[in-house]
Amino acid sequence: MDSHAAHIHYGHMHEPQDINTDAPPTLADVAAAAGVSTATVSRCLNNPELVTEKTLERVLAAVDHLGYSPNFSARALASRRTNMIGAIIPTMDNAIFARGLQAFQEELQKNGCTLLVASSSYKQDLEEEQIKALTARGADALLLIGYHRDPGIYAFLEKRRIPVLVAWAYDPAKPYLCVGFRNRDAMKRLAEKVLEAGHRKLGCITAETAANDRARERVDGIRDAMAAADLAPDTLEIVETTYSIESGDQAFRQLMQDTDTPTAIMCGNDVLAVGALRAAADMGLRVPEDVSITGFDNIELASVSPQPLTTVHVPHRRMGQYAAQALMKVLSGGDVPASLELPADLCMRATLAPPRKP
Amino acid sequence: MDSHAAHIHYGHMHEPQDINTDAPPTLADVAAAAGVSTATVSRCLNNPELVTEKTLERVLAAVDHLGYSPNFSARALASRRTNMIGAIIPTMDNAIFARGLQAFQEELQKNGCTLLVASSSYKQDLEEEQIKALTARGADALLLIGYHRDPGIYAFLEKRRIPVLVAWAYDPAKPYLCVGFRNRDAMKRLAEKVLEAGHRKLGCITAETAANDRARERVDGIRDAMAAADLAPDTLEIVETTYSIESGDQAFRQLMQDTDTPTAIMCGNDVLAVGALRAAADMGLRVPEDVSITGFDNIELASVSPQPLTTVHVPHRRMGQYAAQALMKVLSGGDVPASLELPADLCMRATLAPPRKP
DNA sequence: GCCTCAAATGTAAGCGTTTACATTTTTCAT
DNA sequence: ATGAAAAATGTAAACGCTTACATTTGAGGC
Repeated sequence: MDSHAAHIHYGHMHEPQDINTDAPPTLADVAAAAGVSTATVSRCLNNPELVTEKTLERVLAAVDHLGYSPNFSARALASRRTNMIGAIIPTMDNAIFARGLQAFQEELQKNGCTLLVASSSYKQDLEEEQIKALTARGADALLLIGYHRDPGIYAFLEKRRIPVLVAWAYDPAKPYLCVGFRNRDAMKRLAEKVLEAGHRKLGCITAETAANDRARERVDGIRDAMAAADLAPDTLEIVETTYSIESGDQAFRQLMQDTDTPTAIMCGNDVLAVGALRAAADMGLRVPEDVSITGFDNIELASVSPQPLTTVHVPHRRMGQYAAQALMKVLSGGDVPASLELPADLCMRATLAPPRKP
Repeated sequence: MDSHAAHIHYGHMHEPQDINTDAPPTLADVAAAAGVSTATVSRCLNNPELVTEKTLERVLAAVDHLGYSPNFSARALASRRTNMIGAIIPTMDNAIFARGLQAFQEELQKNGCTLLVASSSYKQDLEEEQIKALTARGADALLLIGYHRDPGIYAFLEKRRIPVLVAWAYDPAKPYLCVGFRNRDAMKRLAEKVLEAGHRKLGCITAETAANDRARERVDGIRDAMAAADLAPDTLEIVETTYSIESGDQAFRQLMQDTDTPTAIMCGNDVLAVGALRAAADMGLRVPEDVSITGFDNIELASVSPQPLTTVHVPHRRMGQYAAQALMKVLSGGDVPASLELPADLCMRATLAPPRKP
């Protein structure tokens, strides 16, 4: 059975010196070794159905023997496709994006695509820069977080025909493919629970809202619930701060230093909430007896903090996974995938209770 | 002063139809617009010092006018350099790698390089696959975690002349560029503290050691300290498990179910330790009065868990940053950077105390 | 066997850069 | 002014692949 393998002659017999050269083998080397043209080798690799079983076998043997692996730059140049997908996230330091990105990457991998990563540090101008940088690098498509960005940048992407998917937000009114949930609605539902518990004076610790529509929407969700309960909007005391436990701690102290302090503090994310929890403990305030605190995201932190945090569960991994699937579908040119709304369910745990009677 | 700008004629006057074509402009377009050769344009972009101020200005104006941005695939093909650096980490789900990667990426960005990410899920064969995949993609250099891998893969990388940097470990005896700390020594120091506190029966919860030299080294560190204190090696009860809070929880219960249970449980990382902490609370065991628990990594989790965790601080961000700097230096062809040992200091907090007297 | 048509393969022109090398222009000592 | 050397620019050949188109091969109906 091996006999006809011996008929394959690898390399040119008249050019013995190019055996074992240190440059990696090229398509042409494989073609020569298999005794076919480069076009056929290319076909074997990319469209095997266009090729006889016999040649396929022979070519694959040569590929194997030579240890050939295609040069992606050349492939990209010729096919005008890089098979690289870019993701621009605020920061990987934030567990929610790290988790989502991990799922995104796993899914891309299954489809032979590679993940190109850049981060914007929650800065709008930096994000624009990164979008330009990754498209310049040839990213075939882009994963972006939230809707908020300059219309010019959307125009730029459209003109370049770069498919884009917005994640961590869902708004069917917007003309972009997206996967996520309704931040505003989710926070409104949580705020309703807070109001139902009897709280009338609320505080809010939020990430900076300037370039962050998710944060903004969550604050608006609280306002919606308050309005529905006929509470004056200015009853809501808001502190805007950066993303860290320490910031949450500081912000909590700031909210609690005045007279007539809020009886419930709603935080824009779990990290801030855990900071608030820490500050409360440090100030000798019991949660939820003396003050209620809520979070958002349901990261691991939320389940092991001193009191299990009442928060909103966000399906980070599913978002990352669907994002990859949708983008792959767009690139394959098939039918356009639909935007997907995922549920963001309340996690009622231990840090919300009725306010102390005065 | 503007007058001579008017002398620049953009585009060929005899080819009016190629204005506003949808394909992005190429080097040749810029060259034509500026009235120079493509070589000159290329020089303006890559080696401006080789070009007259006047032409530079003219070319840059054309670049600007046309909105030209170089095609990276073509550039990579011609220059045999992709300016992409690959990182293969176990998982971004793990905060320590997410943090390190974030710093790594920030530093790369400063140097005009892009980050290519893949994850191995702590599986050796998957890691090999990813190494091959990223090199095939043309990664100019690679960031790898820990030393443990098949010698064949090191040979492969050497043959391909792909610079590699090992992070999260430091072993001057190994022939690879690295940045990290001595896992074994750090854990040994922590174990010494545990023994000094009077513990004689230790337990250990570790991540799977098969393909994870960091985990293995940490366990060995405990053994070292025990040996130095003349304790029989089999006094150490070890449970090996996967990386998650829940696993830490389970493992703790397992260790504590026998008679003659350990008085101190040393965990291979903070996540497992937090799980142990949770299990202890659930079982009605007070920490550290009834049992001591230690972690490793000093992630945020460790400072906000019910009891502040005694652990080892690992400088994740500095590792990521130095890794990028070192790799950039290697690629620039200058002097070879040195491996860097970073300190891993003990964080003595609230979960370690002397054992209860029996 | 012959012809037609489809399947398989080959040929060669790109893809958009970089970079030796060749050529032209400038500088400057004479 | 002149010539040599240096600086600036141009020419054109890679880089390694894909793919439209041309050519060859083979199958099947007659």
